[in-house]
Amino acid sequence: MTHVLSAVAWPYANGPRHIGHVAGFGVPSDVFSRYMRMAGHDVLMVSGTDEHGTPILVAADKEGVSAKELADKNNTVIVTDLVDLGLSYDLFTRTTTGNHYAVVQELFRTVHANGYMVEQTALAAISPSTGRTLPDRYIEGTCPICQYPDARGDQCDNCGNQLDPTDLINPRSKINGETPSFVETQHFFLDLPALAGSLSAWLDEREASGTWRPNVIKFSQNILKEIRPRAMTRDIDWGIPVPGWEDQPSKRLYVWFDAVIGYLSASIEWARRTGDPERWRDWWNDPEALSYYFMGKDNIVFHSQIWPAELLAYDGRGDRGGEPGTYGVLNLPTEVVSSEFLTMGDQQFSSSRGHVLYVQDVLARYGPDPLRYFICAAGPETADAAFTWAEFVQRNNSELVAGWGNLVNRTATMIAKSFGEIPAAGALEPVDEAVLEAVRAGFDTVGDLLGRHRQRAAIAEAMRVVGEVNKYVTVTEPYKMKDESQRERLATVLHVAAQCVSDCNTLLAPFLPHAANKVHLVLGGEGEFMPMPRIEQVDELDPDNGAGLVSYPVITGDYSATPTWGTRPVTVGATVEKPTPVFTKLDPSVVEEELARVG
RNA sequence: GGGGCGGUAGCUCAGUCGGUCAGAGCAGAGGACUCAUAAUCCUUGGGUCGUGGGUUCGAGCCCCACCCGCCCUACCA
Repeated sequence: MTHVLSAVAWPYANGPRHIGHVAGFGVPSDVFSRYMRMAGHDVLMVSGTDEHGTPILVAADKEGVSAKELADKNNTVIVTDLVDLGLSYDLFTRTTTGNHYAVVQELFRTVHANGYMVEQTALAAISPSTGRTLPDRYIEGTCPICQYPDARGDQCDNCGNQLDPTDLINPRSKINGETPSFVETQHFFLDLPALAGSLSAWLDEREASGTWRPNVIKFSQNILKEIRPRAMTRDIDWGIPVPGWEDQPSKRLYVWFDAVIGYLSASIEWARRTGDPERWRDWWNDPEALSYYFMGKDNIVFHSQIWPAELLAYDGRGDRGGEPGTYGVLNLPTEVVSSEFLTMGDQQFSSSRGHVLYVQDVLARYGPDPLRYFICAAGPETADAAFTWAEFVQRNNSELVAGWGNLVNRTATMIAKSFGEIPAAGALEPVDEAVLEAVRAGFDTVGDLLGRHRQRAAIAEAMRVVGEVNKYVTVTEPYKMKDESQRERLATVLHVAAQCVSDCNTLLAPFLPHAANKVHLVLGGEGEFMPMPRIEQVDELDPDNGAGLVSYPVITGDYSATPTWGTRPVTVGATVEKPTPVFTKLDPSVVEEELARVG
């Protein structure tokens, strides 16, 4: 047994999640975590909502509410989205807790004490009316190259050139139109060049492991070439106060010295809530522990460079040396598991243009497992992938319904009609032995693929095994055994079929946990087969040190009853009734309906 | 501009170290069967593996150039 940290990207609390988000970090991390638990590992899966930063502040201003109020609202929405998908977090919390503030500040102090946080003056665009930092993308003006009047501060959408906000002619704030002032401002910079050597060594070692996706490791190494110090503070009043700068409330920590630390702070919060506040160390201090970080590709730089740099700086493992703080030497990521992007049709999702599919809407209409299935089977694992309703319906109908669902249904129906319970098997014939062996072999092949984050191949392999069992039922023809003399053979075949369905259900459980629970009941099982997450309203642990939370909803769960990865004998005598279908066939007309809905 | 990824059967995609690698699923065609949500099972796939060169006894798989598409380019998270 190994301690395995599943560190899942923190969704930004600026609105509900669309299916591209959960395809990138949500479903893959859950499938992996569920499998690793089944394989006997001690998994800690953590995440939360990322609630600081300019975009939330701007959106809150626009809605006439405080940033905290907006964050509260969106936190609740996102928590609901994720729990409804069945994502089995041990703790899904948020960045506005007192615990998180304290952990972030501890990291800052130690990184600073170790010499990796240096003060520098930077030229920043400030909104004169609010005093807040105006990020480059919130500044518009005329492009100095092509004269396009609505160029953004970071890039001109017309000619594609990269710009600096100070280059713009007649710059203006995208938020309120005022002219930004470019002022000298003091900030703390993370001295990434002093950590580059250690980062490079770590990446080389990781590359040698051969486990990272090629594009992720190559991209990570490439961006190391142009590494330079990065500001870790901002002129903004919505964020975590900067230790040492308590007298400057308009300076706060940058979101990326905030959100990524959530992996650690959430682990600590989880431990505190279990009553064993030091328990998180099993995942962070033990060099044998493994950690997997799940995200979309736009986050690679933060997880393969900034976060490990922060950890190395905290540990005192950069060029300037240093000593770890109270948390001890912290583990760097074992693997950065980055997905590509899910597109809708041939375009990227865009909430602002209405080209979007929200998780809650898809779940309300089709339930969680058809969406989980699509993401696992056709998601953006190593390349951008397109979501289309036609493919969604086709995969649901021909693979989930006609393939797996039908196998469950035909098996259970025959057992119900002939015996009403799972019959005991007589002597096994070669055909019986063969199918049982084919299914058992699936635990090795599917498990190996899952351990290597090859979920598309893994679920395809599981479905191939399902096909073997459908073939078995067709070839043995139990539905023709109506004579009393064939009674024992019928019992044997149906017993074997039930055993195979049970094992296939286990194989598919990491992908389709909701369906797994239904199939478990169909075969006469009791209770919950795959444990499910729940929302729990918890009290703020450190009311004096956060953003003013009193209580908040978290996702958590007890996954200790997770079934083990492998075959388990079906219970002879368990009652089997004629089942209601596990999956719902979709009429092809939903394709038209959904396309009309999007417009 | 720089960097990365991809272009394989109508559609979606597999192809790890170059030598049964020209494949799978879906769609289509034919057949079998009826337990099952008309589901299942069997048979059926000659596509210049983006284009043009090159290396090699031999290349989707290596090298070069080019065409097309997508992504990243770091103070939006």
